[in-house]
Amino acid sequence: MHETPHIPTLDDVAKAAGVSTATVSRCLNEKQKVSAKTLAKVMETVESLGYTPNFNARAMAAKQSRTIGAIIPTMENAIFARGLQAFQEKLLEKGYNLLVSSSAYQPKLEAQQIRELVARGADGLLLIGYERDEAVYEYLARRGIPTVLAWASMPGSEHASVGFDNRAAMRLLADKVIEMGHRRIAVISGIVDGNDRAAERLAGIQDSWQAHGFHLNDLPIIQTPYEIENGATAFEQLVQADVKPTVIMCGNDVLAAGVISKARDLGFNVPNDISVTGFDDIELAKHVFPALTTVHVPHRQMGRVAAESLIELIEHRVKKVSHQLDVSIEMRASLQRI
Amino acid sequence: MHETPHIPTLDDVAKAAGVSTATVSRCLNEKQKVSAKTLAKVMETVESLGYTPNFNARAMAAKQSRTIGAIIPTMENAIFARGLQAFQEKLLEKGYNLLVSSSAYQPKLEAQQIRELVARGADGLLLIGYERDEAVYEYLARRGIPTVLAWASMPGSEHASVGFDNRAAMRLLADKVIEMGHRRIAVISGIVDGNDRAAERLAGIQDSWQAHGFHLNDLPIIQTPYEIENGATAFEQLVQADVKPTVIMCGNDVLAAGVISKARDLGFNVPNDISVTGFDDIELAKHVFPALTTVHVPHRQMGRVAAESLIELIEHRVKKVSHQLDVSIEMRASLQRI
DNA sequence: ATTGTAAATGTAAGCGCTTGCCATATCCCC
DNA sequence: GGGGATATGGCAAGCGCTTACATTTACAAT
Repeated sequence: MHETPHIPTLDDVAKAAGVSTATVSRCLNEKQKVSAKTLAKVMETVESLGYTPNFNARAMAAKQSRTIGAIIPTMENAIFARGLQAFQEKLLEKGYNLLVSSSAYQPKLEAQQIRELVARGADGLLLIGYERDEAVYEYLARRGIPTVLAWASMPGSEHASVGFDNRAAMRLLADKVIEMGHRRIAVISGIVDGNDRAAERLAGIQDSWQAHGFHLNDLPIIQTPYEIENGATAFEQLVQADVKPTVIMCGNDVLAAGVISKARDLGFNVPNDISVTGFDDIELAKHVFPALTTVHVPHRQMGRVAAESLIELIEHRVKKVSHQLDVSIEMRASLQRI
Repeated sequence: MHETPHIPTLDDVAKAAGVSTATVSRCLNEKQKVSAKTLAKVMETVESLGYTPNFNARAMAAKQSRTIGAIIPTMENAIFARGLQAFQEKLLEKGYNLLVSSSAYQPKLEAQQIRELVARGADGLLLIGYERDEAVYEYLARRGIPTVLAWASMPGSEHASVGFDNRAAMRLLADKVIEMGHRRIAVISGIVDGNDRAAERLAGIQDSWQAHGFHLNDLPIIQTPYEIENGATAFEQLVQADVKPTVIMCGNDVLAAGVISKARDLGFNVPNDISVTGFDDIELAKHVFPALTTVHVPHRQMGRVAAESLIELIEHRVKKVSHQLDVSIEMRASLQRI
């Protein structure tokens, strides 16, 4: 498209300003070490030459990139959007940049992307959940890459984390459901294999179910990837059972939205004929009809705290941090007393 | 957290394998230039040392990063998710990596992120829409960075683009709406300032409106950022007017979802009392109730074609590419004949 | 054997920046 | 005005890799 038309470098700026490259570098990075006069002169030439520092060269020489990497399971739905947004805002505020990849819920891909981000010189990493191959953690430890795990919490774990107790939260919701008279619960869970959050949420329902004296065999469960369409499909299957459930508890709001949509198509009145619950409290939750009873997760807070913790780890080499945030049950119209 | 425990470099591998760094580099990048025996030996040491190439060093020495950058206005909703996903898939297939930033619909931020990505050594860029400061295009041209603009199309423009005609598409939908008997249309548009897609969509409605002999003064318009909540709020305002609209045409599906939700809260029956239309055909569109009449955009195709075009630009230094994709009107229950 | 050619490998010069260390300027006080 | 403390600025050595060019090796043909 173009014959690369010389791109200005530090050297060019130095020559043009009549100083050494060291001085230009200082003007860019440690202004206080430079006299006001020199600074002004240098900045002016930087401006006039349209100079932009080469990031790779900088990262290489400084052995730090002020970049942190995040790998989330998916960008296709809003689950992680708000939290990540807050994470990024806090990062920018502290002078860091964010690099995001999505692993499509595939551990192999995630491992690969971790290496990729590390190879790119990420100073730290944000990962979702804790369930991954031990080799990955070893790799991270060997390279000395500070890492924070979010969206889950592992009391007693050796890893830094910022999250909440998925299991306890879902159990709380299930308790509520049973309290409201429901005795025929069906579950649409995310795929639990390789996804600790999904697994824990499911376990939370099971905890409650058993604690109330019911048998696990009487708790129908469908596992399916977190997509709105899958919620719809799973619902269709569940209501074909001999014993119709009175409530569908979903692994997250996206599945629940699919359920509500399909239920209406099939002529069910939610919540009169059947109740539905979700998890996450994404924005959509209060805009579906009927509004979704769900577990409210403090996404923005989680993002902010994760950013602060990670920076702490990077800059002060703190041993470890662990924050468990509180969640709450958001009662809305989709869940009704039976 | 750790005393950085020596990270293996190319040199380490070379020494351990008893060859030169050049040979190791060749084993990693141009296998065919190396004898099978050497290759095997080197790869083995790479493996045993757990060596990962340093990306920054590589990009610097090779003057190319096999990375391409994309800046989208927002990650908070699903508008760009599917297209970007397809874009990335095609990129990976061709051996490129993707770096994504979001500009929050702020031109200043976008300009900054463009510089950031270029500084990081991006070989090419994907940008959304065409409306941006001329200085940005000049910068890109000066650095010789191949760039593809997507989600919009500019016949006759000098820039490479892959998109569709927002204006014509929306006009088509508006024609349909008017054909169905609607004479009192209200519009909830995205913020048109700095957003050519939003501006063109709005213009499309206005085109149709005037072509049918109506006066622009009789077309109420609210501009608001693309958020579900904002659609709800805007709707509330619009129905307070003396002359109630019979249809609300929204700048995208997210706004429309907010409208549908709020309409129900206020006791309106959609579409009997009032019709609603969207734009984009995101997954949600067919899962709200009633299902949304909208403009179907071939997001995945757009992503794929954009990736191919960009790579073409980068590798073959083709002069320019421009693809205009077809969109279609997706008629669903939210729009009713009056 | 000798030579020619191509394939395989090595040598070393950067890529654009940061930073430890050293050399000046600058300034203040006596 | 001299001595020393301190603020500035320069020098040059890398950071880990690629690659043009030089050198060596392998092998076939003479």
